[in-house]
Amino acid sequence: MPELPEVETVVRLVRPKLVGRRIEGATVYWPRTVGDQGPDAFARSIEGLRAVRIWRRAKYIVVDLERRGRAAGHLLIHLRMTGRLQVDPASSDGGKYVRVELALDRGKTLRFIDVRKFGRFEYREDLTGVFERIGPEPLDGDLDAAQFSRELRARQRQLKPLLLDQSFLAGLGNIYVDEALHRAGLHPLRRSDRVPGPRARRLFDEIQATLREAIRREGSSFDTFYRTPEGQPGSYQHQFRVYGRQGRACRACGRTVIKIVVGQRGTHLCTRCQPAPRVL
DNA sequence: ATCCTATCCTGGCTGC
DNA sequence: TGCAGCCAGGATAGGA
Repeated sequence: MPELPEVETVVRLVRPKLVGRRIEGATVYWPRTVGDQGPDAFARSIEGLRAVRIWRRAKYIVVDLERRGRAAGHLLIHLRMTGRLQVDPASSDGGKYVRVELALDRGKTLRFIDVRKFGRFEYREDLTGVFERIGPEPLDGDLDAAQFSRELRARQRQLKPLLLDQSFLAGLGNIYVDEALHRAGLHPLRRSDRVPGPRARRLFDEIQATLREAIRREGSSFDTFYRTPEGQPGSYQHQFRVYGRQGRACRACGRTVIKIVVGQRGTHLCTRCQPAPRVL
């Protein structure tokens, strides 16, 4: 599922194809995708605008728009489970899951494709409040290992749900939380305030290492969903230590990887590398 | 403060 | 082969 590394990959690969393009028109095939504004207002809002920048915050993609050189709002995009964003020749076939399509100049089209329809592709005049409840970026120097350790101590929550909480730390999802916890030797049910400082700092380092490596490999593709905007799968799934490896040997110690449910989320771990806390 | 449940969706899987 | 039923999963809202 698209998490920080996948979203970052999409932004990087779409950027050269989208920046500088003018939006000639919009077609909405699934109204909910464009949010409360509705398809007609959405189309009127963005027609004639030019995409001048594309960037990522948490798992959101933002496209800055201008009209005649003046700021004119943003596209606010979230891929959720199965969303894809790609710039194609206008003549190509986007398939049956295209939810929003923007006609661009120079014979191109920007497509938002989303099998499960959870994704969003909205227009916002401004971004006030949008990232109000989003926590620090793990790779942007927003915080260091020592600060992260203090933040862990300030909460009394299980590590897995805490790391999934976007208001605590931005960008992690089910895959990279499981991977980072295994690399740090921490059980997903451990309480955040009971992790010793050095181990907490190591967790931060492992989160960063996991994300950086995954970006380098253009994300993870283990099912039919996530693909880069070029249509290629990422390759980080080959590096998974625990995610989806239940019943197979832990790469570090050989014990069988198990899958449990934590906060209604499938959770993969090795009970030797990640010993259970005394108090559950 | 923290946890739990429901909601939004559909392809793919299991079991009969 | 067909079909019903279940499941995953990011974010959010509402209730405990």
